[in-house]
Amino acid sequence: MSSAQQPAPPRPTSRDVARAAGVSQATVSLVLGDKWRGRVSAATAERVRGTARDLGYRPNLAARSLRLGRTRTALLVVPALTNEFFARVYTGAAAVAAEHDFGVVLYPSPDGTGPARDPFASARAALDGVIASSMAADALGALRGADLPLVMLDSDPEDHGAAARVNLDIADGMRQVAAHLLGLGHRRIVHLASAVDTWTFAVRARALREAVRDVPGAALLTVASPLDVRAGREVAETVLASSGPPPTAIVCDDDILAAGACKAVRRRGLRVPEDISVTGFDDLALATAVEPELTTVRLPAEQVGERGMRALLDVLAGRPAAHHDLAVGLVVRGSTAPPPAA
Amino acid sequence: MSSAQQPAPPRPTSRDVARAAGVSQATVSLVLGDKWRGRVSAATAERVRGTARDLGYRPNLAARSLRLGRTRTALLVVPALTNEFFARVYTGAAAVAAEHDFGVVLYPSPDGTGPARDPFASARAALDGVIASSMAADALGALRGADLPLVMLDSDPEDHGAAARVNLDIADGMRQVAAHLLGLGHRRIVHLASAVDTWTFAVRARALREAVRDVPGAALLTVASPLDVRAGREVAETVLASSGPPPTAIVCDDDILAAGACKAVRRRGLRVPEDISVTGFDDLALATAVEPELTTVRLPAEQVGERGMRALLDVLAGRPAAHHDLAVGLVVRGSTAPPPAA
DNA sequence: GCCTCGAGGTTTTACGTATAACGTCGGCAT
DNA sequence: ATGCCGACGTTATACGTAAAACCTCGAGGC
Repeated sequence: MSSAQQPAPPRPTSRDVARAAGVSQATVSLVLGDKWRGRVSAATAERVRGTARDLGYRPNLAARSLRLGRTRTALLVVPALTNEFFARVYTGAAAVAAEHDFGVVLYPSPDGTGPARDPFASARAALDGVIASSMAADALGALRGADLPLVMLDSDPEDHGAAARVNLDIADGMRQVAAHLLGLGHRRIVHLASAVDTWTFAVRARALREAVRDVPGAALLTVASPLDVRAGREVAETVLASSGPPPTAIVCDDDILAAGACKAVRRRGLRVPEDISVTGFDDLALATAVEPELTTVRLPAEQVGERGMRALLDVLAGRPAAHHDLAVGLVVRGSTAPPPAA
Repeated sequence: MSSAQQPAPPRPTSRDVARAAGVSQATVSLVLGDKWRGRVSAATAERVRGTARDLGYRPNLAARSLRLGRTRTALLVVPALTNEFFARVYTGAAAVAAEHDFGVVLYPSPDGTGPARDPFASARAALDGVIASSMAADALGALRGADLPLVMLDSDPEDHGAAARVNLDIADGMRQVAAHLLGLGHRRIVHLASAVDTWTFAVRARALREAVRDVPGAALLTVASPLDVRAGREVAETVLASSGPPPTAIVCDDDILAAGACKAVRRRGLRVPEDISVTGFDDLALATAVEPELTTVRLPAEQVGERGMRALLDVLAGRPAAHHDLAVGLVVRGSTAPPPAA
């Protein structure tokens, strides 16, 4: 009755292929593993390949992993996939992985900062290596302890212990933002920073602080906010509502906060960029969805994932893994302008 | 010299635990597999558990999979993770999976519609089941052929062949949009539809068409666009530039297109919502990031993932898998208003 | 006194693969 | 003729786990 009652056609094994091709299982393994040169005749090899194709043979990955002790699977640890930046990192990593018959499994941490508990406790842990984005120091400990090859993304270069590292020149990006705003004449600047305490955000803060310090008469106020639009807006509103002369520019740690900041500005009855300039960071799709479009720093997210995965593959293959530094670039759009003539 | 030269501490196996606890490997397996009732004394069981913990024993998943023929891994097929909706679906699915010691591996299709080739060709194929979102019919074929339990998300209920289905009441959502706009007095409506030809979008089109048809004097024009802000804006601009009386409302297939439509309206020197109302679909973060905030239909994306995974687990456990229908709700925000008094 | 039975284990096997170790059989130099 | 070698395979084994099948021993029934 129920058509779901399949007789369960058992997948063919290498032994089935061997039988069908009239050779031993070992020969099948050699041929399909491309290790047959000088051990099997070309004719036999071709015959084996043919029957394997005919039978629709697919190697059992569990068996292969058991035998080899390697799983061809990498763990990517990211704060949250709903953040487009990390979705793009994943996309890049997965693309490179696929080229090398590798899999990528994700560990998105619930709180958005790092794995709450041991990521391997979740026991999907059949891993060859780990790629981890910048995260809280304590969360890092668990990853280190697993003594798996570790590639860090966008994290402190001073922090050794990773087999490789792929970094974005975040400091340079923030310096470009600062130069842009200071060049336009802005002197009262607010830094709407991420409340998350990771290297990538610390670098933004430092670079901005130093750039502002170099300009006489320029002042910087830093406030922290969780990384969502509403929180960004609320924190920005608080700043704008406080006494004293309002800022003429709000530098945000990412585009999401910038979107919030723009809303805060308009709620005060002011305009972006005429009254207050706002800058973002990341260049997400959001940056060109809002109006005005955000002046922001473009981060090559996919490339981060690609390079990270390539570095991991290098490490796994015993090749020397280069540390990468990726350039970032300011994209000037409509959310910045000279400050209002005082 | 290189500290990377670890002596490779071999992970303890169940046999190591057995030796340390003074029992046989089988006993360890029974105890840790929680199948020891009446076969092993409580004292022994406790001792085994203790030594396993002490040694830091973790079962080798490859070996377990090989033995059991099951991998505790599901494939989630989604168009693109950079679309927040699917990132949220993943998040929900992964959360439920983790509760059951299951893993989720992703297959994001490059073109955004469906797997370009056989998703199993990429050979990560150690899968117990598949959860697939609405996609092009031809791409579906590959999934069916794999005779793995298949759970479909947001797809045609008439299309049998899935072991379970989790659907959103998309039609109802679109009816709510239509009722809202028609109730406000809109009569010239443009449907900015997705160019992707899948069930979920077909339903939107049909529901809107039928709702408009029921109102005398109401007219509907449908145009298709790729799912990104720029494309949405461009298509909307074309529509607005064409001759004839302009629409008073633009109904979009998702929030991304709606953001584009809003920009198109303003480029024509018109205002949202005073001159033209715009509605979205999905209720992404984007919907409250743009200004005005979008009137849209909230889709419980995480729930889709959760229910989908639960359904798959049910099927795998031989339990009857219920088909789910999730309600959606209109969220009225600032992008809709009565049409301008003609 | 013998049989049964259950509690509490142990021995053994199979899962499918990769590969080390081992034939076998001509041909060719010595 | 003998030894050796290369070409072409095969046989055997191990990876770590789950679980079926099998042992052993003491208590209890008759």
